[in-house]
Amino acid sequence: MFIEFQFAEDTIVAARVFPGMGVENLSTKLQTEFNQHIRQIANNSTLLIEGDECRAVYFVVGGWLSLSKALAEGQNQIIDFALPGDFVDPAGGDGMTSSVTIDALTDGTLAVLPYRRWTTMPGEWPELHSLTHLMEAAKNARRAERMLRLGKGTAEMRVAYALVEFCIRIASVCGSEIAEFHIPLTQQQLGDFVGLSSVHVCRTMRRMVRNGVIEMSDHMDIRVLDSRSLARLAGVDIESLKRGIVPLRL
Amino acid sequence: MFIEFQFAEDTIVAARVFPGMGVENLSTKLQTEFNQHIRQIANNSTLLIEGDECRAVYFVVGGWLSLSKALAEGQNQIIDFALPGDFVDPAGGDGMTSSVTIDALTDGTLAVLPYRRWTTMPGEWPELHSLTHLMEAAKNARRAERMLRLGKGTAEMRVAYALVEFCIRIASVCGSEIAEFHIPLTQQQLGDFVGLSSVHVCRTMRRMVRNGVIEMSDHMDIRVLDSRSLARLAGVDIESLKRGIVPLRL
DNA sequence: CGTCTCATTGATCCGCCTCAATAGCTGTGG
DNA sequence: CCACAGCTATTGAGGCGGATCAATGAGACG
Repeated sequence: MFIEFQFAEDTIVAARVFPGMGVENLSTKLQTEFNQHIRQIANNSTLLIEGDECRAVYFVVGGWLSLSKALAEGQNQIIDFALPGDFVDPAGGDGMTSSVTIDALTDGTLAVLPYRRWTTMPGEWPELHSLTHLMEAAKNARRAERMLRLGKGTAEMRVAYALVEFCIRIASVCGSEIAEFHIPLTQQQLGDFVGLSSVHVCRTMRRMVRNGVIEMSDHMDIRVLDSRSLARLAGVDIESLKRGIVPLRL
Repeated sequence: MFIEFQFAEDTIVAARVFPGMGVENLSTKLQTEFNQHIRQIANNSTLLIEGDECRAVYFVVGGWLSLSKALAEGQNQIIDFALPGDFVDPAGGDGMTSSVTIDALTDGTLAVLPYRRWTTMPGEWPELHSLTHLMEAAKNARRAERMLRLGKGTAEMRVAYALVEFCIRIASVCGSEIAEFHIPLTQQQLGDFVGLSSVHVCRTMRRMVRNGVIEMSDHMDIRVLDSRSLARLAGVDIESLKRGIVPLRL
């Protein structure tokens, strides 16, 4: 199931952190620092496998990552997605072993910040304190929201919530409201995210299309036709959810 | 469903942080600081409700807290438990609105650290940096482990995993291996934790008792008879799980 | 001794999974 | 240009795990 690690040296090119790629919250000097550690990654490559030793925090400049875990029988659960502007610290409680598998869902650009460097950075750039604190808080809120639905929600609620979350997070990255967006996922992956089989994801989304809540084209191009209904299905109030699951702009 | 807020002034007494209550990782000076903010809490009281404004981080000195969320229809999901030694920062991405409801599952003792104070503390006590970083990492690993099972695990796996997690975390608090422990939960609450109905929690645990995996007495006094089997049911390797879900002792 | 809460067990139902077949799309090679 | 393979989406049929409803038991407490 795992795709071969493709983090070849020759993929390291001169991409650079710049505004509009989820780094609006970073000062120019901090961006300069991040630029020292830029790496390009290829769609479908695996950056890190659960249980591996990890020695760096990833900052996503562009592209989507998935953080997932698998059972012995091969069943996969996507724990979270990392979008541009997100930090990913894969370590578990021992500070050195990854608790998740990290895959690239698209081509992308990362700043790979070694722990040794990462731990000294907040001293030099105090802004990192409040930034990472808010990002952590948003991440926790997001995952809690999803755990609630994994444990207690119906298929419809889980899928609707996932769509609302994508909508809000993507809007947060691009800085404006959206009703139309693409998610770089197969229905299988979406199912791994919301705890459903791909078949049931399909049925559920078809029903939403039939009911005029959303429209789908191509490969997971979503257009929200009736955001009121979608929010109701998801069991959320959009405005308060926004405050919870994306970090406040400083 | 929510229990009345009982955080009365007269419950604030002179309990103090001391070793053996999950604070082994704190220096004496830091404990002195925490002592300025001690609060006693009563079993079954609600400290904070989802959506409320929150202005403090809780450090658990003694007792258990639950962090939960509820759907509009009243269904409850327990996101995590906080045990002695844990920090709880309830804020979401806006840094001020709680993303969870916090309840006391036992009588307990907290250090309530106002954000204003909390944000300045790592400057004074650098040890807090690495401590909270490891606690965060362990918390993330724990929740990821649980999300995996909420999404993909059977009832048996979920319950078995929960027991293993309790076993490890309680052992971490009391500093030694255990095979026998008490969890201050009803089967309803355990169900809210693992995403099952209380009825099915009962059936599942009964089956484990019949199979000689565990023994139960009184009200949730658990004795693990066959930890090998329990780990197999939970789908974990105990040793690597320990490294992941509890913070490394510094 | 009645009440309240929680655990236990049985019976029934339904939401989602699994299996299976088909269709659409993309890329590849003849 | 077509043939074919590989992958994803779609739809149907059937089965099962866990929810729900309901009744009983078992302590704890006033």
